[in-house]
Amino acid sequence: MSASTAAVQRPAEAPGRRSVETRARLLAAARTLFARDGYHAVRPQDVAREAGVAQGTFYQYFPDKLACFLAFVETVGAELGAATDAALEGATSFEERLVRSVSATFAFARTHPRELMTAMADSRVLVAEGAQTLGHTLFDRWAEYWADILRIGQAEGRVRADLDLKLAGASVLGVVRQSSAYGYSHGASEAELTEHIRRFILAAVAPDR
Amino acid sequence: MSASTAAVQRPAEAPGRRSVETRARLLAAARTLFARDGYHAVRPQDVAREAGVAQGTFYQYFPDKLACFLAFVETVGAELGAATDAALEGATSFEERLVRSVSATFAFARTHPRELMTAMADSRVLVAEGAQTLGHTLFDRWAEYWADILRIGQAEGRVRADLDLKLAGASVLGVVRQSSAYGYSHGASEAELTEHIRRFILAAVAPDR
Amino acid sequence: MSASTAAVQRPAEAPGRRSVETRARLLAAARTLFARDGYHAVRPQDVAREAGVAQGTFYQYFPDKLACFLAFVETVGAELGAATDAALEGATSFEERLVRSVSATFAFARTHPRELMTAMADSRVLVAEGAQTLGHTLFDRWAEYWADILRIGQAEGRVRADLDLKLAGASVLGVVRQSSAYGYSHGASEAELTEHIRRFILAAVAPDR
Amino acid sequence: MSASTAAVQRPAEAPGRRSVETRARLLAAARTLFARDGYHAVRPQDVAREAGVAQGTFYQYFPDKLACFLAFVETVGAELGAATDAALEGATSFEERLVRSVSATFAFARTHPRELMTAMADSRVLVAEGAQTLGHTLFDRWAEYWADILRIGQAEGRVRADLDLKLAGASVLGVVRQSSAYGYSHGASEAELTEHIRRFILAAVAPDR
DNA sequence: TATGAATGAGCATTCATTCAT
DNA sequence: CATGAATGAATGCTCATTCAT
Repeated sequence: MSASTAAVQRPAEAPGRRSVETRARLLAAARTLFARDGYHAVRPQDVAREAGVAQGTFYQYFPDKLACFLAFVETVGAELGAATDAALEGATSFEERLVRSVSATFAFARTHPRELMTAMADSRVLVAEGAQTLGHTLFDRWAEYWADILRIGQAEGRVRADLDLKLAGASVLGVVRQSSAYGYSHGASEAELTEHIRRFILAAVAPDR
Repeated sequence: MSASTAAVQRPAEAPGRRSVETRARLLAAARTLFARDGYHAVRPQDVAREAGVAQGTFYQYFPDKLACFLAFVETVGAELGAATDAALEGATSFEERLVRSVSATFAFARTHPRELMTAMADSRVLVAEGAQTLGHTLFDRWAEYWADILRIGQAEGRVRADLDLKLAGASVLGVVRQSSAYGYSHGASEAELTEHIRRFILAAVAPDR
Repeated sequence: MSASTAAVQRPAEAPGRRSVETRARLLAAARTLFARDGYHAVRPQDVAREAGVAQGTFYQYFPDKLACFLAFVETVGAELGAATDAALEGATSFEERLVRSVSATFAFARTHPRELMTAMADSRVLVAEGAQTLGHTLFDRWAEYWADILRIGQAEGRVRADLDLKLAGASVLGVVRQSSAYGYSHGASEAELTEHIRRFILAAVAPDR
Repeated sequence: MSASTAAVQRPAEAPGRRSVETRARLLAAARTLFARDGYHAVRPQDVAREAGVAQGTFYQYFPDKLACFLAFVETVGAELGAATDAALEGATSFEERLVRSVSATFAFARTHPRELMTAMADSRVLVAEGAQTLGHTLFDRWAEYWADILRIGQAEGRVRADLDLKLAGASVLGVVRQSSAYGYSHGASEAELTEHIRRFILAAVAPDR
């Protein structure tokens, strides 16, 4: 009898109105804490408290701590992707796309300090803990992004035709990542870094002569 | 001990010179285990057992687990350095030095699978745990190494004069690191990788025209 | 954890109001065990088992072993205070108050063998371990108690006017404590002890002539 | 063959000349450390280092840590006894002996800060650990000392004839101990304390009228 | 769906003591 | 007699996870 009552047509109420918000709060909390303290220094309990919910609630939204961390990585990856994609709008040359992508990355790193680093560094560690799933995906996706940019450049004749786009995409990512890490910790300015990367990459992929 | 008592000054025990051998056994064990399982999955106890000594003995040679890990990182760094330095002997051109260094790195990675990755990836994580000291030193040292090679190339006129050597050293490291990571996990051969890197770097740093 | 991470601020967890009962069980267990075996011979684990809860539960109610011991000391102190205060009700003279207080102390010691001794003796030891807070408070409070009794006696003209009440309070405590310790271990009866103390103190503090 | 050589008559050499000195060094080290840090915070190893000998040597002079601590207590007790006995030389009245004994005790406490406290407080704790042997001996001996002084006072007619000397000895000890502890931690001067104790005890044991 | 008390295997570390040299 | 490396049982404490309400 109550079954029929339960079925009374409510406007379908999207999966737990409250739920959605709670999950968002948990994820935001996870982001704050993982970025600040790193994977191992954060307990599900801490995330719950930061989100203003009880310990048990955490497990209603994530099967375990690792899943929560992976969701954090996913979020960061998606945001970075959106930021760099947005940066490309209206760019008309390979060089412009290159410079804008690098700038967008720097902007993201400036706005979300440590998030990128944590998401990238710690996901490596977790491979050992059974997280093959998402493991290097962040890098792969990012390398792919650069490969795409190079592909367009190739079509425009700014990138040599025989370049292995996937490997080159990874190489560009490597340059951006490592030189900015180096630059930051040794006090180089964003402008210097961007200029360095621009010339370095442009030359590396340019068609002969 | 309760944190409060931690401050009681205990004059550092002289590091037991006698059994250089035990220390070596411990370090070798640590190397095996850290490389295979990662920092957090290895317990001091495991290192001791692997080395064939008692648990307490571990603490006669390392003040704590972190110190042991850092010693492992140091060892790997030193060996890699020795291997790449050795590779340069008798090389006569910038290109040769470049190719040989990359090959030596690949050879090292082949012989010591996972050691390099673990030493580099986990040392990042540990910064959060109070290991500022040695933290990124491995990268810095390695970037320095590439900067040196570029410096010689500059003298030979194979590297453009206005290149920022330190940033470029980091960039080369980034290319080597990231494209080999990508290459390995996507099944590229060492020869392909080496060739890709050779052309990529050579072009990136070449003097204009 | 490595001492270095200890500083990471973890907002104090609200002390789990709900199970006042569990805390009581833990405290009762602690009392039994500390009194019987002394601070160092009791492990948090033992307290938990005696209370019928898991090891981890102990740490939901006390931040560490020392805090639990201090709570035990506090409890014993409060109970002794209540017992001696109660003994004074209806007493009409200094002498009566003196005798009743001594008797109440003996009664407490008889009913709670070793608790008083442990609380007093071990709290000394713990000062070295960072427990300055509650350290000698038990003695101070008790000396204060005696000072109060002497003060009333002074008002009644049974205690000489120029007596330093605080020092004298401590002295009375010393007499009670030491002579009862001596008496017990050498087989004196409570009656003998009480009588000895009565005369000794009465004479010590009496106005001249 | 070498046996006969070994037997060559050396002048009997009193039990290890070196020994005696090493034992003294260990004991002095133990004294310093136990007094400063307390029984549980001192490791045999620490004593050995402080004494300038190897860890193993410690066990050539003491069967275990407890024995070493007990030897420390014994030493302190003996020295205090010697100091107070010496203070009595040439004293001609009960009052003089009382005052001099108290002063000597204070002097000792001043010269050897914390030794007395540690020896007394920690020996209590150790009873639980199987040290019934020496346990309260320090107190008993000291109470005895005061009983002796009272006995002479009795012969001189300055102490009432029906006083139980042993209990009274303990009582005096209690007064001295507790009021000086109180006095010290509340900033009373030695002179004040001595004067307080003098009057308090004199009155307590005086013959009626 | 939310709660938060309860759990207990697990961890890094210590330290009194032994023993081969 | 002296050494100091080696020992390993024991300790205080943590934290990811569960579950009755």
